Amino acid sequence: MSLPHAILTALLEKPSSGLELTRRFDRSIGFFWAATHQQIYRELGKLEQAELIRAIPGPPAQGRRKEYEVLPKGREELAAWVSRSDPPRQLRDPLALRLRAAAVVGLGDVGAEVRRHLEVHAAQLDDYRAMETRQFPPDRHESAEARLQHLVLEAGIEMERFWTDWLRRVDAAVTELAGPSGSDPQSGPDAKSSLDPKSSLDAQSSPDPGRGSDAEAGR
Amino acid sequence: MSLPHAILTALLEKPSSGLELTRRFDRSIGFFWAATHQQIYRELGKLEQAELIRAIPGPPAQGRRKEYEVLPKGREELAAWVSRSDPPRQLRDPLALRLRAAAVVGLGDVGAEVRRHLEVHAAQLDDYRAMETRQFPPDRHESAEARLQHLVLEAGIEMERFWTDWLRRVDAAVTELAGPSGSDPQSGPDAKSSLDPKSSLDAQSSPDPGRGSDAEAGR
DNA sequence: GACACCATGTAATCGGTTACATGATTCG
DNA sequence: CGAATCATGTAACCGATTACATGGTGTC
Repeated sequence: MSLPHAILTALLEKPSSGLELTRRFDRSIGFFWAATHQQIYRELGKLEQAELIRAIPGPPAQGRRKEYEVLPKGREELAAWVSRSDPPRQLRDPLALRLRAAAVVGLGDVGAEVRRHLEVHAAQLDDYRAMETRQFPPDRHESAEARLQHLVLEAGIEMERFWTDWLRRVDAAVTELAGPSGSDPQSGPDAKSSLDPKSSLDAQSSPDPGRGSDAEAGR
Repeated sequence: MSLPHAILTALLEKPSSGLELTRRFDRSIGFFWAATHQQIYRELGKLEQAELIRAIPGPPAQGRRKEYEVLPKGREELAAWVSRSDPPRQLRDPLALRLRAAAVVGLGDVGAEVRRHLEVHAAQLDDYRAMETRQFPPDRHESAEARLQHLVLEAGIEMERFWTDWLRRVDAAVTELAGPSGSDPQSGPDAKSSLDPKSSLDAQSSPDPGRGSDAEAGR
């Protein structure tokens, strides 16, 4: 249930049409909750029906774009949502899966994929940093609003820094592994040397099923 | 299309029944791609139909659990997938949205939610660290397989470290903001002092629409 | 034989993604 | 006037989540 609230926030910051919203999502809010124009239009419709927002009756822009603004009820809903609670979303990262798969069936071409991701994340990091210097000049003390927005941007920056650092290390590792030993870019799918099923990452807990061991994951 | 390949990886590491797989997902692979038992059974069915895996004909466990193992075709599919490419998944984080919303409608109770997340991430971090010391003892040089698995675990550790660090800073900030000034736990939804729409995070690009400015996001 | 729980599933729903449709405006 | 682009949508699909169903096992 995050998308409608993202839209409410965006509309409170500045009343907009559907397309404007889409653009603004691409540029800032969407960094933490992406949305396509189809989703946005659909959600705008629902929000309007629920009377949380309304189309500004503006006379001239007829047959053209519709501007929406947030109604008091919408602001209340958003304020209530701010105090609500969601369990933290769990991470989903296919690249990590690829690496684990690569540990079993051979490296194949993961290196290329790793470098692709590295480029994307590095570019995003630059982007965020540019935003930061533009919008949050140093040593001038910030308003409450700016402070919060800055913290969110910092999350983006540190996240991307984490990714780029990690991906560089992964790149180094796969290059080294692919290079000297097998050099298997299209590894034949047969038995590998160092394959010891006992050392597999989660095999060690299975000997004693039913104990408290499994519950650790949920603690 | 990640779930089936996660399952193939898990089954190659060790043939298992549906329930065992579910447990192992909770404990290790699922850290990067969570799945419930319903998803897993459904996917096992599909994989079996596609003849990428098969139920081990094992005679004794009749009427009880079914153990699956990967067929050569499944291994090939996984090896091919390793070399495939997905664009990096985009981040989705409701908490970041909440903070941006809080910047507009008041802090409400975000503090509590921030601390809840902090606890969860701190616990996860401890878990990962424990896994690391257990499974990857230092200074013994690792096999290729272990090296890759270790890198994946490191990603988890650094990710959680990032979250805990950031959440602690956020907690400090919202405590400070909520404390001295308004102390508004249930902020009345009316005009705030430092609310300048011009300084809003993405409003600065709208004066000149259609320029190259929007394209920056995609570079 | 009642009860807890182990193990495997089915069905309904929901949010996100992709592909396609339609009218209106701008530009050559 | 025709083509490109802007702006707003509709429809189909797909993976993930939630709730419910069923039968078998082990235990008192």
